[in-house]
Amino acid sequence: MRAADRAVETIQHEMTVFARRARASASRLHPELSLVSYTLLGHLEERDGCRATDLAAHYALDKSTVSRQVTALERAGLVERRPDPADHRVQVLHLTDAGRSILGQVTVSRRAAVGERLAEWSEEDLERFAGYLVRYNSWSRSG
Amino acid sequence: MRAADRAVETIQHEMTVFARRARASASRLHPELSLVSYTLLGHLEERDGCRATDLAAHYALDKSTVSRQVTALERAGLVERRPDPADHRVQVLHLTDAGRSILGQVTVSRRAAVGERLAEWSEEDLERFAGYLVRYNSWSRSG
DNA sequence: CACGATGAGTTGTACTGTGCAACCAGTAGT
DNA sequence: ACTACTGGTTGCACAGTACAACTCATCGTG
Repeated sequence: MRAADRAVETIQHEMTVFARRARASASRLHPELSLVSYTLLGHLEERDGCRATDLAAHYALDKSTVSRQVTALERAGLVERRPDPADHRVQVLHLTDAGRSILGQVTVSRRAAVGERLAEWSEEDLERFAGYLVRYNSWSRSG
Repeated sequence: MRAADRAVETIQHEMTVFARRARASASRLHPELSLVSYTLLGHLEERDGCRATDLAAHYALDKSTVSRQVTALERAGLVERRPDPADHRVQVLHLTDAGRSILGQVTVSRRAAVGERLAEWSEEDLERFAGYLVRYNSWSRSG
């Protein structure tokens, strides 16, 4: 398992480089929406509403952190909390129209930036890369 | 460019998920060495010494941030600054033995964690994934 | 050679994101 | 009803970060 070991090393190193750069590029690209806010909004859109606890679990964040982020997003008018009739402890988080709108803009500009970076890639490579990333990240969900 | 577009979307999303989890797992895995410290030490080992400015550029960090990180690492005895005889503004950063040692330990534990996550992957997939990551991250260096 | 421009690094300051612990409120099991 | 659990908030402390202003060394040009 020599070559595989080297590959594992490279993967963790490159993932880390990426992580280091992600925030910087986010604040360059969309100073109005921090990386973490963008991520949370994106999750809300994708799932069409979810609980703060789910966000915390999915992104390995403390519930207090999510609570504060959500508070900020709500103050900014980007999300709204709806009480869950089935469980009065729970607030289901939903994007507002404003939230959906700003998320859309940011997504477009991000897609442009990422797309530029990936412009020379073949469709096959793109899909394979995407597949690998999903597979890597889904590990903690499956086991 | 429909499928490719979706792939780009997935790539940026999954990269972001990863970035969000990286710090959390780092502090779980090696509380004695923060993710950023680990990354910087790794870079020093790889390059066998470099300037603070290079670190800042490579990781998209402000030079003041790097300066403070390096100060902390030096206080901890993990790196040393060597004056550059050719340019007296420059300090070349080098790992100390202690730095190399702790980096080695952390690398082992990280490799174990990442390796566990990648255990089921074929060698071919690992290498292809690693290659994609390198290709993705090297974009800013080439263009 | 002197002077202005540039580059490496440090320090002051302020802010964001984060986790932990303590807490409150609602739910579920016995 | 009592207890255990779960979703969420708040108090607190701290790490990482950026920006701006600074010092000191280097390099080019008149």
